[in-house]
Amino acid sequence: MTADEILQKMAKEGLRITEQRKTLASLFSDAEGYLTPKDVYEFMGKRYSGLSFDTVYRNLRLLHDMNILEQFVMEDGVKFRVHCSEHSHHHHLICLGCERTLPVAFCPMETGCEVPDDFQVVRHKFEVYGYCGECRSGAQQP
Amino acid sequence: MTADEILQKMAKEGLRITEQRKTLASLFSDAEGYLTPKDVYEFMGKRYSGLSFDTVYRNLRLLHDMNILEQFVMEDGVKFRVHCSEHSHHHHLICLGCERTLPVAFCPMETGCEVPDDFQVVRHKFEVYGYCGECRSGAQQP
DNA sequence: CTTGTTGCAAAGCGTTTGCAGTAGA
DNA sequence: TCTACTGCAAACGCTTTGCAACAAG
Repeated sequence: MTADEILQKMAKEGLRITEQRKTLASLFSDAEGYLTPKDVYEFMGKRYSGLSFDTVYRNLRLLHDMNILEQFVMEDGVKFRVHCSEHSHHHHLICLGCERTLPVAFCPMETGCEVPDDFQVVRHKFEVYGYCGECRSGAQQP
Repeated sequence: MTADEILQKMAKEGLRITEQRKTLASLFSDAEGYLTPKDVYEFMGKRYSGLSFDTVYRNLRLLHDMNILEQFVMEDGVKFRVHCSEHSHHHHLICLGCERTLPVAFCPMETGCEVPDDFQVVRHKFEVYGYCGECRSGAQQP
């Protein structure tokens, strides 16, 4: 999802395209991993000296409500990223070094996971954590 | 894990067995699902009028550090439960109604999930959410 | 011009800390 | 007795709110 696509979607909803939102849109469309509100605040703060945290939160919530951003609750806090563009159901490999994600088509629910008859499955979560090739060759691995 | 086992483990570490900790131990050993700090505070508050939240947090952290309690970061907050007694690697079905968990032996990592050669897997998470038989027959389902 | 957006300040919530009194071993 | 534990109060970090000034359409 490009920055322009995000902005168009916002404009279509009657939202105003401010300078800040332009920066926010391109930040997320360029981001390869997850961003915390703090990440966003620090990045945006470089350009907007008077930036306040509440505006960051307001815009993050807005984009999340508009289904543009996905929100994850991780152990070290809340993180955001643009919704996966892939249409088919899939899961992710998540790099512990750079937090980039790689899609995996494999889904455990389609491959033999047996649940008791009386358990009604609503949703499931399958995530693999580790280090991507780039982080393994570099020195980022803890 | 029984309340006594928890208390013995604490005593062995040189910790003191207070009335509050006795209650806490039996609360967790009897609990079928996850408990939030607030749950614990409210339950314990019934017996100890002057109870304070910080003591609840201190004891939860203590039991977590001692590897007696497991801590989960869920979307609606942090929750605790006693560590699974099962020895073998397994995953869980989690009931959205009563939050009880059912173990499943199936593990996606042992059943054909293919990851790129250069991705080094460290850990994984597989959880199935839904409604257990009891909650389906009752009226607890939203 | 009209209404959405922003920054500020303040409050909210969940969690942690320092301290002095209390109670377990 | 001695030291760990507790409650109190206060502080903390993250997030949300009300309000008045501002800027996009």
